[in-house]
Amino acid sequence: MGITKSEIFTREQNQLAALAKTFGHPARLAILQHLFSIKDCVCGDLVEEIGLAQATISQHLTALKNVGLIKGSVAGTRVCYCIDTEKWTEMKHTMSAFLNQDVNSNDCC
Amino acid sequence: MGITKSEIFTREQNQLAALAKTFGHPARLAILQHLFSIKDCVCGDLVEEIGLAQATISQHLTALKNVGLIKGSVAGTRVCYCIDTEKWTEMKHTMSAFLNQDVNSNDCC
DNA sequence: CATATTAATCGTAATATTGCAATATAACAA
DNA sequence: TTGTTATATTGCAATATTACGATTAATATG
Repeated sequence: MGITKSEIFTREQNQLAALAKTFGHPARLAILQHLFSIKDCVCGDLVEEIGLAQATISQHLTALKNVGLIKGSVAGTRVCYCIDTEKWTEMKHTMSAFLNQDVNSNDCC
Repeated sequence: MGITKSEIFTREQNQLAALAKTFGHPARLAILQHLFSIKDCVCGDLVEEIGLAQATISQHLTALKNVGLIKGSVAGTRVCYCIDTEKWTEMKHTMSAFLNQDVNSNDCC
């Protein structure tokens, strides 16, 4: 079907999955890494930097904006995008909590 | 297209994206959490626990196995699945490295 | 052996995602 | 105003994902 049965999972599970899904594309990782590496950033830079069409980059930026990881402010004809540090930190904690689940005494296989 | 242009990204970006993608579905998160919460585990338990069809759970288990996060061993007519602790730890470090990128002095928006 | 149990695989339908060309929109410049 | 630049949106084609019923394969059990 391609449709996820979200209703049978907890809100936490759905939220974490949505977040992870956003990281689940190399272009979006590349965008985030580029945003980390410089201070001032606009969409145009990313098109050159990454090598996908402008429309495609714009779509990925929208996806990142939808989960709140980046924010953009209009600056003339350009839009300045950058990491939303507050959201990033929050997300980092959520992810860490999941990743740091106790792993010991689980090796039954 | 639905096809990712993997060739324009680094191996690291593609690998991290593949890993994140695996976390990007609530059923797979639920499976992992269940595997953490108990010691002995078989596919059948998960079908009841999660509420998706057996074939669907089996598919998600395969996805998790493909990125190496879980391993399974045959035990009679059953298959015992559990977290691959070594891979989990390795993955945790990879993810952490990405999540802990320096975020300061980046608030231009 | 015959039958039951368990999980993997196959086939398929429905939906989602990726990517791009074309177009729209918005702000600036002359 | 007209043209230019930068980004967003639309529409579409190709591919991927999700989910499940049916089937298969493998092992147990009677």
